[in-house]
Amino acid sequence: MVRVRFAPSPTGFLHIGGARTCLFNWLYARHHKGQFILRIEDTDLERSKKEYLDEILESIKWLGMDWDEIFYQSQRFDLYREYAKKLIDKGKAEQKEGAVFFKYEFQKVEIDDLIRGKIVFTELPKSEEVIIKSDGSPTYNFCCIVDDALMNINYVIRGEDHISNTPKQILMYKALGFDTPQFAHVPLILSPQGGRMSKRFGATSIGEYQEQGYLSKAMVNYLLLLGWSAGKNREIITLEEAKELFEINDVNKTGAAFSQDKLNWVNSEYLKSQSTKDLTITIEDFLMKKNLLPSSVSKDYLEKVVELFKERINTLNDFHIQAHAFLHDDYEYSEDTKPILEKNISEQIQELINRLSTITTFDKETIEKEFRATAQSLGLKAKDLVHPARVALSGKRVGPGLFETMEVLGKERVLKRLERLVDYWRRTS
RNA sequence: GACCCCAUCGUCUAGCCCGGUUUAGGACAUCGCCCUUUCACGGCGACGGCGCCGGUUCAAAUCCGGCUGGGGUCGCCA
Repeated sequence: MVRVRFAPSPTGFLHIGGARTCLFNWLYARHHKGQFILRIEDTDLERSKKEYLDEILESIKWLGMDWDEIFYQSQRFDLYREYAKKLIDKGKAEQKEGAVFFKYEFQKVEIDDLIRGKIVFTELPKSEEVIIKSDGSPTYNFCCIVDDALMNINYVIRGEDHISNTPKQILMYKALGFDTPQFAHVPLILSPQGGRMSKRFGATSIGEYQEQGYLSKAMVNYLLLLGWSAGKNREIITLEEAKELFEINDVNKTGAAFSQDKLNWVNSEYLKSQSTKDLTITIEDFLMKKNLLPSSVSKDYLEKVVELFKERINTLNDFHIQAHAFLHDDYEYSEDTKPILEKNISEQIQELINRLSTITTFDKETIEKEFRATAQSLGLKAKDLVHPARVALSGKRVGPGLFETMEVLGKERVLKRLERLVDYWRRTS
């Protein structure tokens, strides 16, 4: 029975790298019908925070993963001390300066890594390692191996930053008479520039991506693409499908640079693949949670707006930004509309208002017909009327097709907004 | 500095294990064309890569070695 674990430390939020390690562990367990254990490494009482723990758990769930067991190292201190005592009794550790040190002799250590093959350490930098700190709390390397052994973890899948911890851990397993698990060190995720992930690189916590309006399925899909490939040139793949295909030895050895562009693309793919009805629910939830949805907006109306924008947004937040004028009446003319606003065609727009107000069926076909007829009678090209009209209706230079926009906005609002532009010209000229 | 890991388009990758089937495939980004009332979507196309040097071999992106480059670790943090 495969038993793997993900061992986050609640001293910070779940970030991209951790999420991906968690994902690979979960996938491996589920693929092999094994068990996935969560172990909270909260031995640093000072820095561990409940707030972080909650968000880590929340993020894991949000990404669609579940766990079979959960342990907290802070509740197991007696156990670690007991095993430290065993090492002392065996003469493999000693107490000094108030702490307990595991002592080991220089020897060759080999790791048979599932992803990298054989890794050989011919020397180690030290000959002792603190296992119980002078305040009585255990150190990471020690509880890690005691727990992995006691929890019957047989596959340790973790970031490659742990490779150099592995030899001393193996020495500890042996000293305690434990079997060593199989190791698989997954590559690190690099910053977009290829270097180390840093605080400077914006939103790195999973929660922040959720906040920005990335879909959990897209997030998982993108994370999957970093260091693993489903083959057959597949880019879009669900957790469920990945569960069938995932094998730990298919994971790459090379570090992968994070790409916001590709994440955006994956997210837009998921946005587009959702039915408008479902996407409307998603967007409604998103906006409500952020208190960005005016109560005047009905579900039916929102659905029509979503239909207009679903192909042109990358994130849910994009919807909020781009569709602003569809949800609120207090919009501004954006900076880039200046060139259009400079050409005062208030008389022509007034004529457009007059003619549109005669339409009884305010649907896009009828609107287009009347609109084009108006343009022609004014001796204007359609687009010379379209652009100012779009600015009038949405405050923006770009957006969905004008006639669809008008239909969704409705006659009353359209006329009011066109008049607003005419007023604007009267005031500024 | 010591130890360790890694090395295919700008980025993510397929191919590498089991050398010839590869004019090295796909995706993102970029650029161009088409569609078009704008943007986006979509369609078509372009650009662009096996880090370098040796070796093994009839044949190397694929095997071996070195170099270079990038990354990680050297905490009574995890």
